[in-house]
Amino acid sequence: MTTSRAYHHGDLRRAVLDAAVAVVGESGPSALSLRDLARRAGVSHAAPAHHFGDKTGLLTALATEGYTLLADALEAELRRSGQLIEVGVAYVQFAVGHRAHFEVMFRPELYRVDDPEVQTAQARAAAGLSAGVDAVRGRRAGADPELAGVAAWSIVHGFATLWINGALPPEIGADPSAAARSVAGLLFPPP
Amino acid sequence: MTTSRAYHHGDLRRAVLDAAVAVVGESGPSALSLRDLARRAGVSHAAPAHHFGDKTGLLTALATEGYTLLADALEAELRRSGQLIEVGVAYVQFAVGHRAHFEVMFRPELYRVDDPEVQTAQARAAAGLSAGVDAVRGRRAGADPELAGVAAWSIVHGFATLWINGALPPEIGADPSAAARSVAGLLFPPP
DNA sequence: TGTACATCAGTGAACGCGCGTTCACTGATGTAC
DNA sequence: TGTACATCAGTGAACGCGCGTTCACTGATGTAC
Repeated sequence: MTTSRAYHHGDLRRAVLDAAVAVVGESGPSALSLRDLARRAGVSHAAPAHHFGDKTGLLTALATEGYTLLADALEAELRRSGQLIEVGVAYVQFAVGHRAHFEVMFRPELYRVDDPEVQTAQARAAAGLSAGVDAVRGRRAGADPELAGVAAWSIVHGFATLWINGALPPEIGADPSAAARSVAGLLFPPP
Repeated sequence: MTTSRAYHHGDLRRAVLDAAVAVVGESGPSALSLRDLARRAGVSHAAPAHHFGDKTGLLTALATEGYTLLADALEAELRRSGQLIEVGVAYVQFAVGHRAHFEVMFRPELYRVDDPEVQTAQARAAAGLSAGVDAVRGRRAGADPELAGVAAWSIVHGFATLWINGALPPEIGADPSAAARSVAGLLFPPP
């Protein structure tokens, strides 16, 4: 962290996004204000508009970044293990490790869902997930793969959401990845 | 709908809660404002404070009502069918039919989680859910019932959330109950 | 190597707005006698 | 049945605040020659 007050920030766009992640993580998206983010970035209150246009633009950028990070994580795990359960665990890890992104991503009223960049990133993440489901195809004879995909997505998404909200009972333990692996294992029992 | 402008509203508390449900359902909890709700209820802007104290009080009341309605629904289904899957379907039906309540309930930063009324209602709903899990105990030999409960909760919660956000693929169909029954059936296959 | 100029990033003052909350008040209702 | 009074619900004016957005500007950077 440099305190030199150069006229040009260097990477204000990044700094504002980081500040937004911090605020959303602490107090939820309702607490977001461009002026506050500018303050946190040590910059005049009108500066963020330069990079994002308006508040919705900032949230759209945050959602895009979130879907991109998620797609990266799912694709990496798919290459690594090729196991649906591990891809599901990666989904939960992403959600827990990037709760601010995750929260915004699934609140479409906050951003421009028709933004082409966000749609591209969304499609990549969806493809990663269904590739994981394809990897398990046939393991449950007769199960519609489409349905299996929705079930897999539902269980990891629900688990992640409940975990983040602190709604799960303490018996589940402190390690979200291990707990998610056990839970997902009930849906798709390992061979 | 009566247009008689009596000085006393009759049931302003109810009217404000209903207005809040409408606003949250349309635009999410960030869009809530006491003044707007007062306007919708046709009452002066300071009137709601009489019933809820402040904005957080209103949201706490909404969450309490939500957990109570959910507990009622789960208990009723448990009495009716005694089937875990059907209790899960009732959970999804509640979420889809009361999306405003559902959304607030699982956003604890919005209300007073330590409010005794909300905690009582929460406990009732949790009890309904785990009674449903008990009903299926033993069906998966060796499965920890605690873990099975979390898995059941995760899959219906995730499904409901994704459904509400319109994130699921169109192939899933238009009937959330039927789709939820199929999905939950993959986790706990019917006998 | 030096100079002119275009482009870009950030400033700071100003605007109008809706909000939550407070407060003394007034109208309506219900209850005790 | 009637009257006095306490309680309750809603009013409306006022406050101070933080917000998003606009706009003419200025300082910094990079590029062409």
